[in-house]
Amino acid sequence: MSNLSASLEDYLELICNLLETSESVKAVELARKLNVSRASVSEALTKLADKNLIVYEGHKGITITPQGLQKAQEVISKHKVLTSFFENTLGLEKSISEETACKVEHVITKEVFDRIKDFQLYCAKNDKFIEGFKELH
Amino acid sequence: MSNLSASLEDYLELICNLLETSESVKAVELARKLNVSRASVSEALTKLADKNLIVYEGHKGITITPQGLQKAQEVISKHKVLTSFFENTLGLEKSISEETACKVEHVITKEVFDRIKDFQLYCAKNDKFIEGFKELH
DNA sequence: ACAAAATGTTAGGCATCCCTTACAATAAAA
DNA sequence: TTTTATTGTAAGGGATGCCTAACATTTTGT
Repeated sequence: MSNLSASLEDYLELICNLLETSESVKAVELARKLNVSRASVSEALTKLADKNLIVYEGHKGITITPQGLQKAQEVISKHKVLTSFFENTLGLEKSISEETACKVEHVITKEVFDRIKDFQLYCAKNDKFIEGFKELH
Repeated sequence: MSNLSASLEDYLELICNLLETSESVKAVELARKLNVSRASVSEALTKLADKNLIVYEGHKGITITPQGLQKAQEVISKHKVLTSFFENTLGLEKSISEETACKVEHVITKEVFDRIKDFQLYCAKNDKFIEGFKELH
């Protein structure tokens, strides 16, 4: 399993998120949400299909494979924890927290991610500490 | 001022760090430390010189301009704060903290950086909180 | 001074990721 | 069903960042 580029991780993450609410995902939808051309989406989907992370059959829509789902969930999990860290712990704006998480999620290892997750839990149990920090802003 | 790519930021950061201890920096040194070819370094230095961040005169070595210094210091500052956060707050290994900081420093804005810095300060003043967290590992 | 070693540059390639334009296939509406 | 709108694909290009190989320059050692 070659590692995915940040870009392909983004595609996979979005596909997985969209599949939660709708039956099938269309390539144009990805183009719109990621602000890239349909052509770029087509390329990216071909690559993801080559790696057996999705099944892509043109107009029929996109399906995620078990391996794809696993990989996607890893990324999504990183995304959620990081967003929560930036927003709830550091007290940054939601949109900024989202944006930052989007970028950071591609550059940290599982070990670092796990530590941040633990830290989040620890902070949640000690809310006075975080309250004190937020008051400074 | 066009923004620098992560790669060019790394070059500039390293140049600035090396200039602290030695009079002049040679391109080969950069190649060794960054694990890239001399050719790649040559390209990168040309780009940094085009942007007036360094003065580059081949064998004579590399000099940093005031603008280059400012930019370099921003990056170095991010690097230090992030490394400290991963190491001292999250309690991760030094080498892992370094590696992670190297990647994260290129993807966070000044606003996020400032907040992390504040958080670091706040944590330093409340060392029992961090002690408690580190005991979990 | 001159050969050898170190250092720097150029040229040509490869991979990634994005673009636009033009064309093809499918789905929806009249 | 036939037109129209939507969606997908292919071809060709640009930018970045890396490589190797070959060549040029500078420095060093004898």
